[in-house]
Amino acid sequence: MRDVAALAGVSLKTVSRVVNGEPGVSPDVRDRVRAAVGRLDYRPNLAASNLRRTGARTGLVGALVQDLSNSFSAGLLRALEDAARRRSTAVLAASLDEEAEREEALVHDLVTRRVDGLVLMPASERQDYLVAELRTGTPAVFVDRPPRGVDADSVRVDNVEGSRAATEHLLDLGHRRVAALLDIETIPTAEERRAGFTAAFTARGLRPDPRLVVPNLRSTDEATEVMHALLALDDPPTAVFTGRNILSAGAVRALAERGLRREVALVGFDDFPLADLLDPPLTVIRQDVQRIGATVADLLFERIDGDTSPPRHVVIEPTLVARGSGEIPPPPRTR
Amino acid sequence: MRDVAALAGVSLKTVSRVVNGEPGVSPDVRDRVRAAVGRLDYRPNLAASNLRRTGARTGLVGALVQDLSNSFSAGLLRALEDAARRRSTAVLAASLDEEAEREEALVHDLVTRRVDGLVLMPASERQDYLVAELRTGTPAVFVDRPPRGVDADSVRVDNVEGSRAATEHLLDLGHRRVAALLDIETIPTAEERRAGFTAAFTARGLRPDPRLVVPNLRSTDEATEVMHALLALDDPPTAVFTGRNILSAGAVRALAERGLRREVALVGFDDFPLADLLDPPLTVIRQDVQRIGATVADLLFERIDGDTSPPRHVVIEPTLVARGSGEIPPPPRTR
DNA sequence: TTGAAAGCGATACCAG
DNA sequence: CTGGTATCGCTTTCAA
Repeated sequence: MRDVAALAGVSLKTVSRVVNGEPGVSPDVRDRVRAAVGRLDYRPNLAASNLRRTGARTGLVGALVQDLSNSFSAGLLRALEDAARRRSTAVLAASLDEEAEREEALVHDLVTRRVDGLVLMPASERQDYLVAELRTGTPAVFVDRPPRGVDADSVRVDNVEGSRAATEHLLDLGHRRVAALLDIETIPTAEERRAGFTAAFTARGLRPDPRLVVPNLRSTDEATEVMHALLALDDPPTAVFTGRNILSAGAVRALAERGLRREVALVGFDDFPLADLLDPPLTVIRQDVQRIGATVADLLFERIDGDTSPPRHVVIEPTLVARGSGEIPPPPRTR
Repeated sequence: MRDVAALAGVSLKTVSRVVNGEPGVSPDVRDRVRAAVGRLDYRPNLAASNLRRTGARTGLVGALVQDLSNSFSAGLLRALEDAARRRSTAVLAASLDEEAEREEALVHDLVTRRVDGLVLMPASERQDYLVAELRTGTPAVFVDRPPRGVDADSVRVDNVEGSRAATEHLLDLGHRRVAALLDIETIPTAEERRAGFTAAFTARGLRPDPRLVVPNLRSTDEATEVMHALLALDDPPTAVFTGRNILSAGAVRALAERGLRREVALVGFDDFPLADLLDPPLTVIRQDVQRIGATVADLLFERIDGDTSPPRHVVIEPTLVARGSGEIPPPPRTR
């Protein structure tokens, strides 16, 4: 900047004015400065300018999600990005892979970078450490999972209702031997989905077979394996509820490998691309990622703009999308 | 930081030493400083520290991709992120949606933010504007598409070979009426894929029916619509080559809606999740996203570390993954 | 309309 | 082992 000022024959302050489009600079001088900027490839240093600027913002928000390559995380990020762009804000994104230590380290890093706000799909069970971080004034919005040990805004779907609806859908068709493939138990979302599954049975005075309820599945491959084992039972399930998109894929694969896709009913939590092109098309509980992301962004930017009202917890209702796989009736001879 | 120094009864420089883990501080003093940091919720300002630090890096790289929510872009980003994490570097990600102006604005913004490096899946046809930006010293690596008007590293797959292989695969089965659904013509990748398609015909002394070659498709829905139109012809295609994952989805949908999934052969460029679970499973030309992303990261970080050798252009060979949809033979009566 | 000087939060360099 | 002082690149404040 000093070089630019020298080349244009003006003071630093004048260059600053031109660069920031401030008024009070004669056209003549402005053009000289612009020319110098071009000649020297000068780029203002945003960090340095923010240093002195009062009430400065970095125009940066951090988003810590489960896995950037998963369609749910990716869709969320995309919705956040769209909202951020309207505010000339950039998004720093990272995957946590359900590792709590990584979460804590990344949050600390982002706060140190002075991001204007934080979107968090937490991997940790509790976020007490966040209290100190947020005291620095960085607002945070939780998504998909509720905050624990810290008070902050959150946006998520009603997992209990969603999985209850999925399960009732299967029970209504007459299924009784319904399996459930679920995510890691420490994730609140997984627990809620399990609760909804059980609640559907209870409401009818029934009880799920505990052997058919398998939690702690971390990958598509694990789900495939478990599904195979369940189907090999003497008294195999006639229907399955899968608690997450990657687990649905695993279940479909096992069914396909056994030629049972049209025999065993399947309802999955969370929609994903092409689910409607499977054969039979997959019946799912859909979370409106677009809407969730937009709501997260709304909350976050309101906080960034200074809103200090008590934390809000938005719950979005998921919807059952019946496409075929969930409408397969139980075989006649089964009870 | 001043407050911390005061509370701990030491100088600024000592606080700096403790915060940065520099040697030469007595344990006693260090503990006092740490305590003060905790009491005051002090967080060092990374921007400010980088300002003075010599050869400072922001520990930030920018990634401008086509669409964060598309599996190819998302997978690429994930691979980049993994490499970046090993270098304690964060990733600023944004979608370009094939808008050249957005690309230029974002690049400028990222340079102003002093990112250490740039990954670019360009939306623009030429990137002459980059010459000035890169003169500031920020290295850039192109991915999926080659640089034009600027000299920079690039990583991409051999699109001509990939689509030639896909097309030959279909011709070998005896198909002659092969349709091609392609992306926007201004994208080099799309042009190369079209060239490969044509080359496969030419190599056999054949010529594709121009009416069956449809470029400039922007979405899954457009692909579905076009596919329907092609299938409604008097002399419909017996096989289809789709030039991009979202177009494959559109073609599959149209075939499904007409009950022709097992009648018309389909090979798609670019694999995607669950392609193997479709019925029939989708035959694709797979680009190894993981490897592409890792290669991009390697090149970028070498540049960041000061490598000034001439730009390198890495071409990765895609592979044909035969799963079923591409192995459907033409109907007997067809020629 | 323009500029000089002070200061943002931190590190570099050199003394003590 | 510890501290003072200049300085990073830019904005703010105030004066000309």
